[in-house]
Amino acid sequence: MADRNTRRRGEELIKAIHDAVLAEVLEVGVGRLTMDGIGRRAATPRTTLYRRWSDPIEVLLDALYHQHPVEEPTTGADDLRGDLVRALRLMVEWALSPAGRAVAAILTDPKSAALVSEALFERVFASRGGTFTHTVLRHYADQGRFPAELLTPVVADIGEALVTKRLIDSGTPPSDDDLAAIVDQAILPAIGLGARGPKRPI
Amino acid sequence: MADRNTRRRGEELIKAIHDAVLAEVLEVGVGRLTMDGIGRRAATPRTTLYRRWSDPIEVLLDALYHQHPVEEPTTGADDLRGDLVRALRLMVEWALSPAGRAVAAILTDPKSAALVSEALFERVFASRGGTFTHTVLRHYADQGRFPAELLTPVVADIGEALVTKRLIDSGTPPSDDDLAAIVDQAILPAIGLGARGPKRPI
DNA sequence: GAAATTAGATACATGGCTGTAGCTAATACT
DNA sequence: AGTATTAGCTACAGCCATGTATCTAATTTC
Repeated sequence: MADRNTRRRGEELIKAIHDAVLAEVLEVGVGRLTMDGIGRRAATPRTTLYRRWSDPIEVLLDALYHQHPVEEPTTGADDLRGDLVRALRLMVEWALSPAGRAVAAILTDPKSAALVSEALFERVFASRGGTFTHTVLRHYADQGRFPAELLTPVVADIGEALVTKRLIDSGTPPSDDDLAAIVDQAILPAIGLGARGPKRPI
Repeated sequence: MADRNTRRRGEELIKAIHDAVLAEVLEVGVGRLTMDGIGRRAATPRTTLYRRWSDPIEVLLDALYHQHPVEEPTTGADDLRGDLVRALRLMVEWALSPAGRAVAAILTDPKSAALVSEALFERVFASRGGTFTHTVLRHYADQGRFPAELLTPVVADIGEALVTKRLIDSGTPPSDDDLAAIVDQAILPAIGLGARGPKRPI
């Protein structure tokens, strides 16, 4: 905390602290977050942290709240299957980012889960955990590419759910082929379109 | 630690400690587990814990390792749909149990996730996170009720994945109707059988 | 350039968990 | 009954995080 000739203030300092708390939570977990640890990593004394936040979890939630929003899935040139795969890939990228991992950690931590506000949940959690393929499916349903009544809440969740489970089970990020398998074998059948990809039964 | 006239030993004591660590992790989270806290809840001094385990996470993993296995899903009187719903209900029950919640907490905790042995993963994690509908689907595929080549790894995961996502998103346990919607709108279409239940599009 | 703001440094009492040690006493073993 | 185990109790030094207070100095604002 000594050998920096310039002194950070405002936005710049806060950004450094947000980065620090996200890095810290990846390393030690939510339950072992401390003001001390965050301060050490951000190279700022604890006193600076206490001026703005009252507790390590507040710092973490604030960091998540100020994350840049993820890219929105886009719909391309009438390519439902390709758009779905791309939407899932966006989701994977987010889930593997520090923010995505922090969200997973928070949701299973009793102390922090209780502190997640409605607003934060909307902005960071819900919108990312379940909106990727939905956007795409909505678009093609509106275009009449498949019966709109098949787009139920359950169906809108299939892709995200399978990607999540895959990440939990294996920890390794799914390849594009894996994502295509999810689209072909689970999503497309649910909206009444037969699968096109190859299948490897178990 | 005073007003117990009998003194626990061996199995009985260990059971009490296992119960204590599972209760503790539900309340404070993995990262805030302490030998002190576990001992307090089990009404035994820390020294007793140190005689067997070297740190709180060892206690937790040991507790999970000694959990009773969950009930296996059974296949009934040629009722694929009903068997699938029952399999998912078994999974919900397990996921909401102390052991199920502890598993979720462990998987997102950097320190403990690293300590999960292959054996424990097999016995407690993998077998529970992904085996419920698979058993049922395998049975009916063998009976020729649907094309066996449709039973891919992705398809075997659909039900469990959607239940997991639902538990993460809303925290509330799904009703039997919710489970039936998952079966009708996601699993059955994927194995080539049309849905039978009512649908509510979004 | 002077005043106001705010980061950085240091200190301190408090409290909790750690890991170990040594003792007492209940239970099991033979 | 006598012995071996092992739970329960107490104590202790060490470490780390907590909050708070106080001072300094860098940076912004006017």
